This record gives sequence, structure tokens and C-alpha cells, in this order.
Amino acid sequence: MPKIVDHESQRCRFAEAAIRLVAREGLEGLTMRAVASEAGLSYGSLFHYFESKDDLLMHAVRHSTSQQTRRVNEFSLKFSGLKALEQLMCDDALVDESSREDSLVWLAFLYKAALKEPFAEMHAELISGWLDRIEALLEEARSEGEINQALSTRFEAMALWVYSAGIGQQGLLHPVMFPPRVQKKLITAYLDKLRK
Amino acid sequence: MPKIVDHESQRCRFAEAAIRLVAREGLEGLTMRAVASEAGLSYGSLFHYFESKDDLLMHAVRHSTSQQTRRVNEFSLKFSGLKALEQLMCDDALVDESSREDSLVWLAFLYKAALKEPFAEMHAELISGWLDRIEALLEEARSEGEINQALSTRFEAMALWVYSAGIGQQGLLHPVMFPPRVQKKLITAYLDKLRK
Amino acid sequence: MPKIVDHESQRCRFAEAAIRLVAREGLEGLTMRAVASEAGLSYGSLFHYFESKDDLLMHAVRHSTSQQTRRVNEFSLKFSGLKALEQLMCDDALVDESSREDSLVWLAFLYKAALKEPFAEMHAELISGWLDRIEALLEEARSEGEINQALSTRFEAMALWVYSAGIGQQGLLHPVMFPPRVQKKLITAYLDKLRK
Amino acid sequence: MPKIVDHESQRCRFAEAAIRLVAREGLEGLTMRAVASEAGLSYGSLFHYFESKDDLLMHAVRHSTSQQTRRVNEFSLKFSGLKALEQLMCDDALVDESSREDSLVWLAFLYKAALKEPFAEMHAELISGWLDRIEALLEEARSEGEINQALSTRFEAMALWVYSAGIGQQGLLHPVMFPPRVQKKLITAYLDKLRK
DNA sequence: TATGAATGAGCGTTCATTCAT
DNA sequence: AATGAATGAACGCTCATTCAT
Repeated sequence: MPKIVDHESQRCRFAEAAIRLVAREGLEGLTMRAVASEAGLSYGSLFHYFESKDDLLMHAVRHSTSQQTRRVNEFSLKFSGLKALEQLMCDDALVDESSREDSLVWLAFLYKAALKEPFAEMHAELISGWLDRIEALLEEARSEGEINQALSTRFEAMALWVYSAGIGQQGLLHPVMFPPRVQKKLITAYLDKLRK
Repeated sequence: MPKIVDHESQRCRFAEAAIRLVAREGLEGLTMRAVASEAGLSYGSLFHYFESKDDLLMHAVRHSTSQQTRRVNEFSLKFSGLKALEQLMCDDALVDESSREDSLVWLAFLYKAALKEPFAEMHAELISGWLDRIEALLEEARSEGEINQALSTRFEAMALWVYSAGIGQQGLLHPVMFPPRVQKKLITAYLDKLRK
Repeated sequence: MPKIVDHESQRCRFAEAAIRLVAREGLEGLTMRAVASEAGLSYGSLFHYFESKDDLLMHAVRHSTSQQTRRVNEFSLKFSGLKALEQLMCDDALVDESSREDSLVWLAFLYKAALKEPFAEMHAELISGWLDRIEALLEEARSEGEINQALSTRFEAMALWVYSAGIGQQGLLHPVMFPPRVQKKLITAYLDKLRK
Repeated sequence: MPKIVDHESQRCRFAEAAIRLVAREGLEGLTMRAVASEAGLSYGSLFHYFESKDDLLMHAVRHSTSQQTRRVNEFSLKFSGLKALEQLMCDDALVDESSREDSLVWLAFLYKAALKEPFAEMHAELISGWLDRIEALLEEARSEGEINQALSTRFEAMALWVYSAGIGQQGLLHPVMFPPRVQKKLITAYLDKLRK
């Protein structure tokens, strides 16, 4: 079924164009015409692949987060316990030059999620998956005696998650005050507190 | 003699209308026409008080944050050390029904700050003021022996700040998973880790 | 395949509508909405064909002058020397009922050219072409012995040009004092002075 | 009656501000608010002195031309015949750095005169006065034997007038091609042709 | 399916004018 | 008379969406 493969790759092409645009100019820069032109495809065809602008944006966000999700899973396999968490957060939550684009898209998405139901749903779905992963790693750490047995892994996962969300936010907005080095130090300092 | 009106109070009236609108419908809903109508004043008059939409939005954000800043200062006077911090963060960073509006405006503002210079500047200015306050309270706490003498108060202030920013973000986006009660627990748990 | 329309002919349609509007109501009457409606097309489509109002106006002026330029060239072929000049100026510089529209557009254009760079450039380009033509005809006239050999053809071309510009201006503004008959007499009287 | 003097001087102040504005930015820059601010007077008061924007503009043009008219009259007294004409046109029609402002205002006025009745009337009135002056000087010249007795002074006055109008126009629009020196040469060359 | 022309509601902003003080 | 706040129609321009080809 070659047609279907083609169809999906066209969607990707548009999605990636959308991500580049949002990263460059924000949601204001995300016009259907700009997406088509950035993707090097025709304007009209965009509407064959996405039924609306929101549809396109959600697809784009899914595309952009799926890579991060993939990485989360990889780290869960390669490392374990706190080590995995540290690697994960330093690789993922950190905002540096190379991940700035994704962070901006993510912030735009959060903003959408605060107001529009479909985006909110998608956000809930995404973070509950990530929280599960974090919790699982904490459980590993607990069973390996890395952290205090008394801790609630769910609660600590939530704490870790909000911490990491805050680092991502400030890293994006204040690269001067929160450069990658500082972000990293914030992460390790927090994990050290857990390590006990 | 001109019609006697209080220039500043008219600006407030518009600013508050803008806040209500952003909270209700996001930046998309923040049209100059909607603001005028929400404020119960004429469209044209809006432009006597603000020279542009950005100007209005920045004023609105300042209006919305100035109350929080005022509270920060109050708590600094009434309490001291970790106690003040706890009161402050529980009162301020917490997103509940009553502060949801301001949090939404804040998120919209963060989004703007990521993309437009004047908003970024204003954001930098706001958070550096808050960071200073947090640091001062941590210094109090240290000198009173509440926390480890070896801690860097600047670094801990930054950690506390990103944590609180993350709580605010998730409290807004996931009131179900992060209700005020949970937000509070996250805060106290973190301060307990500091308290040592 | 896209809807088949001739891009250039649509531009003409808008340009002609613009000319009618300027002639009827001046630049004040030249609103994008009025142009669309005068052209019998939708408002939005105007912006597919012209990227701004200035762009439209410049195109309209080019459209309106291109016919005159064409005539200049024709006369240069059919006649020669002073005869050609006389035919040319009587046909071209003369403001009568039928050319009043173009003259009004031209005056509006001059006004724009005095203030906005792109219009000024276009004006310079147009008149330098016309000056060249006039000069060429004067050279013909000189080589045929119609005019004094000692005359500078460039200088006389400039004199002829400002004279003709003045006639056009007054013919437009004072049709009563400068009717076509008088305009014609002014032209022939001047050429007679040259003829010597 | 001191009040009346005051009244007239305020009108002048506004009129001069209007002229500066038109010269600087064209009719588009001529907003009532800008005029008030340029004049250093209050916005509301503008409407006590002029009943509309057109009223103000016409007053401003009258103000700007009255000085030229005064000069025309002076020259008529000081000189006579062609000498007076030459002095007059070199002083008046010439567009140089210092008269560029007035020329721009004049062009804006012509543009208005082509479309709006009151401006057209005023224009007719102004030029018929000037034509009379030119004719009178030509009559002097004729009676002094400076020019051919057979010439119609009315017709030659009209010719001279359109020539001078053309020089003024091109001098304004093409200071490079028609610098003051060239304008002057055009004038003297024309008068030489008359002189016979 | 692919294309890009067509549409018109909506945007931020400007502005002459009116009017209460 | 003097002031400047109030008003709302109109402007140029953008844009997601529809649709004819």
C-alpha cells in the first residue's frame, strides 16, 4: 500500500514545517500558507492532509514529543534507577541551543492546552505517560536502596516532574540565568536530596 | 477645563477587562474591541489610554502581578525565614479557583516573553525581583539555623523558584492531578528537604 | 489543476478599477474595498494580486501611462522631427474629456512621487524615457534643418517637457481657461518659436 | 479689539504648523492632532478656530501663498517689463532648498484643487490674479519695445504661466535633473525667445 | 488528488469630530 | 474660550477555509 506510506510522509513533512515555524515565530507565525511554503508543498494540498489548523498543530506536537518519548524509553532500558533518571532529565528536560525549538513548541502547546479541550486532553495523556515512567524509575531506585524506602514514588515522581517542568520553562525564558550548566546542577542537586 | 477623569483608573479598568478576557479565552480572545466592550467603554477611547495592544497587555500583566508582589512583601514583613517562604509559596504559587485567572494570564505572558523582546525584558525584571526576595528569606533561614549553613542561598533560591514555577504550571494545566492540596504538599515536602 | 485565470488580466481589471476610482474621487476614494467592489471582485482576492495598496497604485499608473508611451513610440515611427513632436504633444499632453481620467491619476501620482521613494523612482524612470524620446525627435528636426543648429537638444527637450507638464497641469485644473483648443495653440506657438 | 488680533494670530500659528506638517509628510501627515501638537496648542482649541480640516488647509494655503503674492507685487513696483518678469520668476517659480516646503504644499493643494470644489475655486482665484500680473508686465514690456508688438499679452502670459508651473513641478520632483541653476536657465532661455 | 484563486469576517490602528467640564 | 476624553466608522491587511478546475 504505497499510497498510505506516502500520505503519512506528507503529513510528517507538514508537521516538521509547522514545528520550525512555531519555533521561529510562535503561533502567530503558524499560518497555513506559511506551513505549505515552508514544507515546499502546495497550499491547497495542506487541507487534504489536515482538516484544520488545530489538527495540524496537534499532529506537529505529537511528532515533536514522540522523539522525546522514544528517548525516555531508551534510557529506561540502558540505565536504571536514579542513574537513568539523571541521564533522562539531563538529556531531555535541559534546554540548550539544540532543544530550544522543541521547548518553544512545547510552551506554545502548553498555552493552547490551558484553553482548548483537545490540546488539554493530549497534554494530560502525554504527561501521565511520562509520570508513569518517572515513577517506575523511582521504584527501581527504591528497590535498589538508592532512595529512602518510605518515600511515595508517585508523589516524588510528581515533584520531580514539576521541578523538571519549571527548569524547562526558565531555561527557555532565561538562558542567561539558567544556562544548561545551571539546569544540570539544579537537577543533580535535587536528585542528591532524594538520594539521602 | 477638560472632562475630569482619572487617567490611571481608566487604565486599570481596561487592564482588568483584558485580564478577564485572557483568562476566559486566551490571547486569541484578547481583541481590542472585546476589551473595550468588556470594560464597558468605547472602542476608540482604548487608544487614548494604550498606544498599542502590547502596551495594554503589558500593563495588564503588571496589574495582575503587582498584587502578588505586594503580598510577597507583606509576608516578608510578617514572617521570617522558612515560615515566610512557606506562607508565601502556599499563598502565591498555588493555583486554585481564585487565582486561576492570574495564572492563565501569566502563562499567556510567558508565551509572549519567549517570543517578543519587550515581554522578555519585563519577565526578566519581574523574576529577578522575586528571586531576590526568595534569596533574602533563605538567608534569614540560614542565619537562624533553619537550613544547612553550607547551602548557597542564590542557588537554592533558583531551585525553589523553578520548582514553584513548575507547580504553578501544572496546577493550572492539571487541576485534577495537582489540586491545591497536592500543590501545598509538594511545597512543604520540598521545604522539609531543605530544613534538614 | 488550479482554477484557470489569467493572472495578468486580473491585475489589469483591478488596475483599471483603481484608475476609475482615483479619477472619480482622488486618492481618498482609492480604498482597497472600493477597488474590489469597482472591479466586481471580492475584497480578499485583491491581495492575491497586489501585495499592498502602493503596489496596486503603481501598477495602475504604469497601466495608465503605458498607453501613452505606446503612442509616443508610434508617433516616432509615423512622423519625424517637429511634425512628430507636434502630433505627439497634441495627442498626448493635451487634457480633454477623454484623457481627463489619466491626467487626474497622473497628478495624484506626482503628489505621491513628491513624498514616497518608490513613486519617485518610478517617476524618474518614466520621465527620463520620455525626455529621451523628445530629444531624439529634436535631433531629427535639427539634422533636417527644421530648427537652429546651435540649439542644445537636451536642453530644449527639457524646456519642452516642463512646458508640456505645465500645460497638462493647467489643462486639468482649468479646463475653462485652458480648453484643448488653447492647449493646442500653446503647443504650436512654442514649436513655432523653436522652428525659427 | 485685542481679542480679534489674538484670534487671527492663533489661526496663523495653526496655519503655519499645518504648512510645516504638509511639507514634511504630505497630506497624510496633516492630522488635526498633529497640527495642534506642532503648533504647541491644545487639540480641542483647534476646532474653535477652524470648523473643519479643509477649512484649516485652505487657510494654510492662503497663508503660504500670500507671501508669494506679496513678492509678486513688490517686484512689479521695483522693476518693469521683462526685467521684472525675470526677477519674479527666478525668485518665485524657482524651487530650491528654501522654497521646497512651499512647493510641496502647493502640489498638495493642486491635488486637492483637482477634486474638491472649494479648493478649485481658490486655485482659480489665485492664478487669475497672477496671470493678470504677468500680463501687466508683458504689456509694459511691449510698450517699452522689449517684445514683439504683435504678440497677444494674454496668450503669452498664459504660456509663461504654464511654463513656470511646469518648471516648479519638475524642480520639486527632480531636483537632480532640474536644480535651481537649470530652472533659471530655462526661464531666461524662454524670455530670450520672447525678447526676439 | 492537486492546485491556488476566491471569499469575507476579523484584526489593530487612525482619525475627524463632538461634547462635558 | 479652552481642554482633552469619548466616539465609531473606516482604513489596510491577514487568514482559515472553500471550491472550481
